Amino acid sequence: MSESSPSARDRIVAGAADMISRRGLNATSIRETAKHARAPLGSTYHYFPEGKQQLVTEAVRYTGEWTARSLRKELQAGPVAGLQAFLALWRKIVVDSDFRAGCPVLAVSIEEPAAGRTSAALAAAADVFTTWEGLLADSLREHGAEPERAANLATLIVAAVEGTVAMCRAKRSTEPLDRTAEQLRTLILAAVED
Amino acid sequence: MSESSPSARDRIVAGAADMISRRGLNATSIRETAKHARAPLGSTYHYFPEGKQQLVTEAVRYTGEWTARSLRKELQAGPVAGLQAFLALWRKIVVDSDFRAGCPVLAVSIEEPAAGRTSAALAAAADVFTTWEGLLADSLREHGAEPERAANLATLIVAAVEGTVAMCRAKRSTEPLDRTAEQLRTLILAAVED
DNA sequence: ACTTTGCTATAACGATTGTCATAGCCTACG
DNA sequence: CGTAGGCTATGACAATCGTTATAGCAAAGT
Repeated sequence: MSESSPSARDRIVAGAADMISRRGLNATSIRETAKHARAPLGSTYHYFPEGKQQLVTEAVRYTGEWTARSLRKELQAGPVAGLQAFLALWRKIVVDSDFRAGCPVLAVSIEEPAAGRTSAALAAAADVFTTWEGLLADSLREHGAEPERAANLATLIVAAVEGTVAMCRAKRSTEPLDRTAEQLRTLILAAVED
Repeated sequence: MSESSPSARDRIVAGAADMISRRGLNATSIRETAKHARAPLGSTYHYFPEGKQQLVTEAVRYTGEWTARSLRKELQAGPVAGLQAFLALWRKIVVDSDFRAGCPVLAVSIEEPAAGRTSAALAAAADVFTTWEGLLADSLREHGAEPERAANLATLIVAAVEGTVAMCRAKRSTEPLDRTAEQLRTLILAAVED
């Protein structure tokens, strides 16, 4: 099983993102992320000297960039195509995991930082959301949507997709995804042909 | 018969819901919920002999019913008024907690049950979402929306609100809530006057 | 050949977790 | 009065957490 493997560091980050998306932030331990990536525990603190906070922050950014890349590519075919790809991406994660995985960015967003300290991971999550919104809003504007409406709709899309993925997990069904997909599609169509 | 103040049992449930909405499911410990409710740890296992699973399930149902009550009442003034109340309810939680609290139902939905066991708490979360969707869909239909469109829109509203609350926490801003509010409002108006 | 550098291995620390057991209080009912 | 039962108090259990320390390895630079 030793293919041209990505570096151990990258395996740890990707594995952490996956585990956070399933069990949440606090239930994801450094020990298990290391084991999951077949890396020793000692290495984890070698690669991430600031500890869990740093690892989580990088996992959030990793997911954000991975998703943004797909979004950017598919949006070239227009905002509706971008939405479909965005939805398909999360649907695949939900279905392939048998309704056990979701979005790690959302998971990090809803767990309060331990002490009064501000969390770097939370700030990274905010950045990811803003990036996704920006990509969608730009595409909507390029296709004729009014600027303010484009921004509002982009926020709605990101929020709705995040919420829908969580609902699919609770219900163990993709029906919520189908329903919001239909609504969001007609919304985009109405916004670009004003 | 201390009926004047809520019973210790109810205090524990309400406190657990609050703590879950801030720190997430796994970071909420039985010991701290007991302390937060000024109840002894021993009592918690007296009231909830099935342990954490039972307490969490009741906390989810408690939040679900509390919210459904408010939703049912405000929907009597129409679906737009119901939406505004729904949004205002969550906005208050987010703002009053200085962006540290959110929805405990969402928090439970995104943390995988420990082992392969199915989680009663997750099933309760699914029920809560379905209840909220049903209330909204009924109101939309009563005001002239097409049945299928009403169901789809109700799902979108619940998902969007849940996602938006999480985004507000990450960004430490209520702007996402304002944006989705505007979009959802016009969506409802379009659906009831077909 | 010697040292530096990047990574691994192993063990330990204090703290906290869910859960359970046991003994005690305190009120209410017979 | 006495006794039963709902609730409290206390402490223990095995496990796991994040983190740190220390010693070791292999290759690369000099």
